[in-house]
Amino acid sequence: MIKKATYHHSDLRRALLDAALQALADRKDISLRDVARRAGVSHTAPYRHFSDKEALLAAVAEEGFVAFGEYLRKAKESLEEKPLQALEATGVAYIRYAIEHPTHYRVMFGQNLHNCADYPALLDASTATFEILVDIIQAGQTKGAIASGNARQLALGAWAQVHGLAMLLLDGQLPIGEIEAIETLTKQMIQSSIKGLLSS
Amino acid sequence: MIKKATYHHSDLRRALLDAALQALADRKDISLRDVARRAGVSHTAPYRHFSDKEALLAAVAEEGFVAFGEYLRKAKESLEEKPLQALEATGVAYIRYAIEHPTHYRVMFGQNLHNCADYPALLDASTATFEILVDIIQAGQTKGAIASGNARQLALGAWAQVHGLAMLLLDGQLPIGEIEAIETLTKQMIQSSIKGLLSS
DNA sequence: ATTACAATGTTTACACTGTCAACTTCATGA
DNA sequence: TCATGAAGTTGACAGTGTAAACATTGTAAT
Repeated sequence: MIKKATYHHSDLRRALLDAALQALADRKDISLRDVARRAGVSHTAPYRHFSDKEALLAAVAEEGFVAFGEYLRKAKESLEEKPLQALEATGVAYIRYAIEHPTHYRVMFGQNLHNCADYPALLDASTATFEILVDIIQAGQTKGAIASGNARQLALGAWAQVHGLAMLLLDGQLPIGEIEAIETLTKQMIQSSIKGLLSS
Repeated sequence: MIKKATYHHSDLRRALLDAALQALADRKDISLRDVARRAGVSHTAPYRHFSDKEALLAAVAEEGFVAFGEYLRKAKESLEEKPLQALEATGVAYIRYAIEHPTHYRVMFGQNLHNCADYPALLDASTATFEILVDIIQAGQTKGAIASGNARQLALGAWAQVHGLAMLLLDGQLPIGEIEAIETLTKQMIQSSIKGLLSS
């Protein structure tokens, strides 16, 4: 990717998304003008690609959700036949993603936008991710390993728990020490949660 | 409290806190100048009471935590001898507070500040609230109703779950329908969670 | 090849924001 | 009574989001 010194940027949209993520990682509060500056472009250029500052943020969040979904799907790969193990693996991957990509995670779940009715693509990406969890629960129910009941609702409980843990970790409300300690903590939490879901 | 038309406001600090909460309820993004306007005061008057915009937000959050703590303590009152019921009652109250005071809840747990190392009073109020939950878990362990283990860690799991649910509810990621439906959902979630904590 | 057009980027402008410095008003205790 | 400090105001400055008018360029039809 050679930097073209032409009037027209080769792929400004991409560059803006990257710059935005970078900026968000640096400060908490992002400035559209700063993003433009980082991309080496005038301060209103972003408006050719995003209708709003919020729209830019939403696009970043959407990308995050897509990557997140792939990350989770990969975690449960080859565990299709073992729903409980899949559940644990997915939970651990969830926390790991949040810690490895804190900036993305915060944009995805922060309250910056989330009038996400305005961003259907974002909403789709987000619900698609949730479906991954629902599928696991349903598989577990089919196999008789997980108690019957509204799968979506059970998934919600599991989701809420890892989401809550991730938030507390990222907000530094917990000592975010060594990654190993966090993962064992995560596993224990999920084990306990799974115990609550068992059918027996 | 009669509105004095004098130069000096009778209790501007109080008025600013109220105005800030009001403003936060209206828009998502708060403006210090708007808060001052609402309080009927010049745009720099707040600086006599708060060093920063963030400091004002922190003060609002702190008040929220204090009220939150009282709310939770009241919920488990008279259930000291029944830890499991106390746990459920506290969880339900947790969600109820979040729904009844969404603005406060968002300021408390939003990522607006949370460099809360700068606000020890806020940190104290927040950890004190967490201790309520830890106490319940410990009581349950003493009575043999809850599995042994690091009480703080078990409390964390429970906290994460209700916190996650509250966030998802407030962000509208779930259909926040009738309050009753939410409470039964909450109860089921907590029941499942409790089942995971049982000692048997 | 020319040229019109749409897409992309720039300049300028405006209202608004957080915060600092200098000023004014007022309540209070010596 | 009056000096002093606390509480509120005025004015200023740099930085922000965004709209409008303008400039540049790739592209597709002629």
